[in-house]
This record gives sequence, structure tokens and C-alpha cells, in this order.
Amino acid sequence: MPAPALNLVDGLFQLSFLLQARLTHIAAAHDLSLIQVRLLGILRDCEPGMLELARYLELTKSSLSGLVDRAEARGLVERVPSPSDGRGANIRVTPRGRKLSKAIEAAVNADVDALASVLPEADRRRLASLLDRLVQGAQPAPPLD
Amino acid sequence: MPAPALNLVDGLFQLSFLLQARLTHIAAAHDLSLIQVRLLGILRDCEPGMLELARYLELTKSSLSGLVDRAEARGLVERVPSPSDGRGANIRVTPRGRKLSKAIEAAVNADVDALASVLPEADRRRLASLLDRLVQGAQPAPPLD
DNA sequence: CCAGTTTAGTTCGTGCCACGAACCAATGCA
DNA sequence: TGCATTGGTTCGTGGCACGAACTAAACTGG
Repeated sequence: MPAPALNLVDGLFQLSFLLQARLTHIAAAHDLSLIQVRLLGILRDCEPGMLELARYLELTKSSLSGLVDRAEARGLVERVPSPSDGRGANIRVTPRGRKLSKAIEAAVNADVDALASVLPEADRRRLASLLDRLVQGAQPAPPLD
Repeated sequence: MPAPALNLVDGLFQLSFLLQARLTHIAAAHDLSLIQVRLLGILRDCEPGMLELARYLELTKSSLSGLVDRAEARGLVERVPSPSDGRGANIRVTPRGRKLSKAIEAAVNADVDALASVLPEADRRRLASLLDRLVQGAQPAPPLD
């Protein structure tokens, strides 16, 4: 029984939930939550202060403090003194955290490649281009009050 | 500073997180969490038993029980005796819950229409078709152990 | 039919996660 | 220099998800 064709909004959200579910599964297989995965992802390329990190993740300072505490307790990240502000710490991914993050990335890439394999290469390129335009054109989500 | 073009996996996840964030904001504006929104969305068209609902939402029975308790306490859903199984209850959305769900749907549709407006109509149709093929081709997520 | 097994759903204890309020010390500013 | 602002932590609270334990209804095979 073929499903009826989706309108764009339905399609976007079905895909979004599908991807979130898959990422959640892969993360859970490594004993990580989604938010921990996102944290490690951000730390791949930078060493932000807590406030900057809280902004990226759209969390309050206190929530981030808890998140970093838990990740630190697992040896995935560490707090290092900020080079520019004596009040603050920068957050750095540990070698252990980096290794875990890379393993998850590899698993996710393999998973999504398999998902996308229903599309021929030309359609995949077309899709990537369309997604790119959508994401670049997006306004930031309104601030949480 | 234009961002570099995304590969497909990056594009898919950026869009996914973008949509989740927007939906989370809209839900929060109505004092709902994402999972409550999903619950109400499922109940729009059916009146499942708890086990069926737990399977849709990929939750354990106990988690779902808590979720339904909270939604029930807010007058959004009610438990009704199952017509086919004396042990169980079916879950029905209340008029109040239905109204809230419709409001959220309208807000989401408006939001995503605005997001998609960077694309001309033909590209929107193309995107919907590609998404459809992706979603239809997807294997179910592996079961949680 | 009935005893034993399975099952639908609830409750409890626990931990993760997010929030706001309160707090403290470093930083900024007039 | 005194006061205001700020970066980050702690605390209390509630939502959410899990597994274990439990109970009563449903199922099954002799």
C-alpha cells in the first residue's frame, strides 16, 4: 500500500524526526545523549568559553554547567583556564572525547549514506544544494524568553 | 562571509536540528515539550492503546505512562476503556488538546512556509519529492535494547 | 476447565537534563 | 574607587526516560 505523497512541511518534519531518531540510537550505542553528541561536535574545532557554548547550544548557563560537569566526569571534556578572562574556563575536548566523537561521526555518515542510497548521485547533489539554500536562508530561531 | 557548501550529511543534520529547534520554540510558546507535541500529533487521527502508542513514540511502557499522566493532568488527553482488551486503556485527545495541537500545527506550517520561501515553487516541489523518496526508502531505526 | 504463562499497564527509584534564583568573584566603567 | 555588570557555579524543582517490581486480565495447552 503506497503512502500518499507528502507535502513539503510533512516531508521536512518526517525526515527531521527520522534523522533525530537515528542519531539518538547511534549516540545511545555509545552511551551518549543527543546533547552530549552536540557538545562534542562543537568542541571538535574550537575551545569556547561557557557563555559562548551556552549560546551555541541554546541553553542557560546553569544547564550548560550541568552538562559540562557530566561530560567532564566521563572524561570527555575538560575545563581549562580562559586565556582572556580570569573568571572563566574554556572547554576543551579530551582525546577520549575526540575519539568517541569521531566514532559517532563515522557511524552517522555510514547510516545516512545508506539512507541516501535510494537516490541516484545526481539527485543527491540536487538535494544537498536545496538543503544548503534552505539552511543558509533560515532566520535564527527566536530567542527563548 | 558565505559559508562553504554543505555535503549531504551535514546539510541533512543542519536542517534537522534547525527544524527541531523551531518546533521546540513553537511548542514551548504553548507550554508543550516536543514529546507532548508528538503525542498530540499521533492522537489526531487515532485512539491507540498504550502499547501501540509506546511503539510509535519509541518509549518504554513506563515512560509513556508518565507522559500520558502529565498530558492527562493538563486536560489534553484522557484514558478511555479499551473496547477490545479489559486490561487496557485507549488514549483519546480531548477537545482542549485538539485545539492546542491545531494551533501548533498552524504555527509550524507558517514557520516552515516562511523558511521554504527562499526557494521558488518548482524547487519546493522537487524538494518535497526528494524528501518523500528518502523517507519512504528509510529502514526503521534499529530497536532499542 | 484450570493451572501456569504471558501480557498491558502502573508505580517506584534513579539519573539525565533543563530552568530560574541566588550567589560570588572577576571585570568594566564613570 | 565604588558600584554595576558579568562569567560561572550551586541549589531546588520539574519533565522525561529507563529498568525493576507488581497486579490483574488474557492466553494456552493438557
